[in-house]
Amino acid sequence: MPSNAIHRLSRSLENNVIRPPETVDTKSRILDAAEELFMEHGFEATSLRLITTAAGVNLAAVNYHFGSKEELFQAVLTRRLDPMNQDRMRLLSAYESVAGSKPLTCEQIISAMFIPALKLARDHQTGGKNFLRLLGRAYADPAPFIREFLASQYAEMIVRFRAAFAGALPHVPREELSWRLHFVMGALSYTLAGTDALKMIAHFQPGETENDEKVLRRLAPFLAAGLRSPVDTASDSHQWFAEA
Amino acid sequence: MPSNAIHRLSRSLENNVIRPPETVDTKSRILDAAEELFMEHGFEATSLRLITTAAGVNLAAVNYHFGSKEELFQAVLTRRLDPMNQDRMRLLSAYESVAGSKPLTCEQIISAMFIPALKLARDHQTGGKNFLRLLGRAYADPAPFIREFLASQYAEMIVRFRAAFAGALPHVPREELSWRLHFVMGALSYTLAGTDALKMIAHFQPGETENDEKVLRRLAPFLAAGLRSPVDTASDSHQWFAEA
DNA sequence: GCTCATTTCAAACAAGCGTTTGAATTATTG
DNA sequence: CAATAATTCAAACGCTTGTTTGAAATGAGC
Repeated sequence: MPSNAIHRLSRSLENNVIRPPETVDTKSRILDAAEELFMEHGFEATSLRLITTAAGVNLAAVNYHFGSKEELFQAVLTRRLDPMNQDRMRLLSAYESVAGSKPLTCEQIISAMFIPALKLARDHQTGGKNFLRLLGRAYADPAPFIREFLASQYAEMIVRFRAAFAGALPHVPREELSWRLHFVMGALSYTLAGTDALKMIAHFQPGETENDEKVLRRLAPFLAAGLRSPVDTASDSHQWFAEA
Repeated sequence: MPSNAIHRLSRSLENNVIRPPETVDTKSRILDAAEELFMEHGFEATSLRLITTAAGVNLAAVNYHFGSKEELFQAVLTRRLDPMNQDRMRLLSAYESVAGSKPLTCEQIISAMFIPALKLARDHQTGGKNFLRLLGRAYADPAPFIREFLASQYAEMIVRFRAAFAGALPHVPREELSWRLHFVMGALSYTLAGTDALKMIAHFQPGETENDEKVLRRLAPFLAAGLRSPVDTASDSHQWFAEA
């Protein structure tokens, strides 16, 4: 058996070449099946036997190629999340270099967050939609290894975008901005994970299925308005929750 | 053994009396332990043995009193969710009767959603905080029985609040309003489930722990601003996602 | 105090889980 | 072609899961 590190490196190079759909290797077939099944049933409720059967590979292949179920889950996330977040930061840098020394607008920063996600959602071949739903669900998963993994994956991106928003919203105090960013992430992840949950609220006819691009075009102005809302200077103001 | 229906009815009456903490009955101790453990580990990853050990009761007690693990989970949710949603609708009706024929303001409607949640968050004795986090996580759980249960629990409330928002926001088309309500639910559930996820974004010092009331007082104006944001009339406007 | 319903309990159940093993197979290299 | 590495495979491992069982304990009503 090969050392894990060397094996992964060689594999990651191989996976960058385009293959006819019949000859995809075992590792990719496991990742594809796992992505869909994790999205559908969640991490705990998805068994390795279910995944390997759907992928048409042997049960032991998961532990051979990935080491464990947890590492498989992380591999499923990393495969798309890492490129997407790097796209986001590249896009933000592009906006910043155009703007020069002036701060970016809220719309530009939100665009830098959303356009890479849109690119994934549009990419039907790579099952990007499945992944976005899976990602949205991972945000809310209580498993520590998932939370720690996501935190490490997002750490760099969060720092960059926090600084950009701080420049775009000078009237918003640091702490208030942290919370508003939190709300932005919430609405975004919930929307990406959505699908079923929509039925709770919407009256959508089956025909008028919106694509993800239209959804995000609704979400972005909504969030921009919230981000720009005036800060309540009176810390103990009562206009909201006075009477019950 | 008693019929399930009769047993539940009699129990629900008994549980309305106040008891000294030492003599709480088996059923309540299971519910309390399950609420905390489901919140901490999620539904699938929480075993009945973990729950019954924490509650100090026999393993078989869960199946005796609740029928199954799934029914226990639903009972945990119903115990607090049903009263909270009824509070919300009562509060909305109170606002409406005061306003007469005039439509409510966004702030009033959001208050009607948040004040009952705040009441739970404030109620330290009943472990309301645990419950709100559990609820936030349940929103994102892929298990069909959870989604269907939540949809049925919320159905009535959603209809009432949708109508109220439609009156308060006459300039927002029906479909756009559905989406904005969806975003509101997203930010809310993500925030309620939060805790760990905050670390991704915030720079909070350990000392400055905010209580849920302050958090919701930040969330409400944020959402109100988003709900009131102008509707993009040009359906194919490009100012957002033109360049990449 | 006896009776009968209700509740608790220890023990066992079958089924499914993630993981490991060692041999068989396939691919690669000299 | 031979030899060696990489991969696949069927089978089994030990363990945990939710649920069931039947007897023991407890409580309420006559």
